[in-house]
Amino acid sequence: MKTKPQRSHCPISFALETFGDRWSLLILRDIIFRRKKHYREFLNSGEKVSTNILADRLAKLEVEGLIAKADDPLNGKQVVYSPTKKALDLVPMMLEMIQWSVKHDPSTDAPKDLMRRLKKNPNKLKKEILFQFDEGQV
Amino acid sequence: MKTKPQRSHCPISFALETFGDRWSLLILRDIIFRRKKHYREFLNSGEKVSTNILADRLAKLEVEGLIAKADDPLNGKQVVYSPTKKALDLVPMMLEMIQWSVKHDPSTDAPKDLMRRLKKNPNKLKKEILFQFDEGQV
DNA sequence: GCCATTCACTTGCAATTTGCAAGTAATCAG
DNA sequence: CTGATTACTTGCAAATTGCAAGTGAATGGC
Repeated sequence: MKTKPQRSHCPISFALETFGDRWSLLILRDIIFRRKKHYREFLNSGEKVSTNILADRLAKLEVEGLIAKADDPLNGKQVVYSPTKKALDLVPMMLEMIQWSVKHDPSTDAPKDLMRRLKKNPNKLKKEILFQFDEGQV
Repeated sequence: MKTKPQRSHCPISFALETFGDRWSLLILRDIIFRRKKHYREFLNSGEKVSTNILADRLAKLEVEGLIAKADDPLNGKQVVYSPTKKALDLVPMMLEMIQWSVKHDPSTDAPKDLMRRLKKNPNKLKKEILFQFDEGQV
């Protein structure tokens, strides 16, 4: 996989180059917020990625150090994807993004419970999300 | 311009559909953080958008209600672009994005002063940014 | 051991989107 | 009136995407 030259060293641009396409952040959402681990699960998420694009994005996210890939020791044909610390560091940004969308999308289906916890105590929510991944961290 | 059907009502997906391409957020960065107003200024920003893409993205951002377009009353050949409230509501997300990039991009060139102010008092910084646009708000 | 199924991908190709270069219309300054 | 500037548009080649079908390894049932 060829790595493109950076367009600039602006932090917004850096972020866009790392995960600023139509699919990468959805995969990270699946991994972080929906606790998905397997290729098949990503394929079946609501937005219907096509399989070649999914394979490509997973490879890129791995190269960027956002996800780690491992063979499932219990099941030789399953591959397990997990978020790295670098990916988990995106949680605050993703929560702000969610808040923005909830405010501006009249037909949002953001989970009510998540929004309630986010409103009540954002730091606690962030810690709870991170806590789920505390073992085997890359 | 044809509006695409929403892929899902997930808030992350909604955000990506609104500004999740390689250029929209850079235009908003120019407008909000660099106080740019004119087509020519956007063209000249560090990442070198091509002119047809820029025209397309400005049109889309206007349709999405993120920017407003106005003829400059003082200069008939200039068009002035300004952020709407909906765009300014992205400031918290963009600041989190900046923090993430600064943490993970060793060659970041994020303005030191901005980072200092962000670290010291994020709410104050947000207010100061919004204050600059307080007049003529759409 | 054999066959069907499941899983994680690849491959081929058409359609859409992008990027570059050149062109156009309106305004303005002298 | 002329030449420069601004905000775009147009044409086309190249890259990216999306869809459908295929591959190969591992597993489960018999």
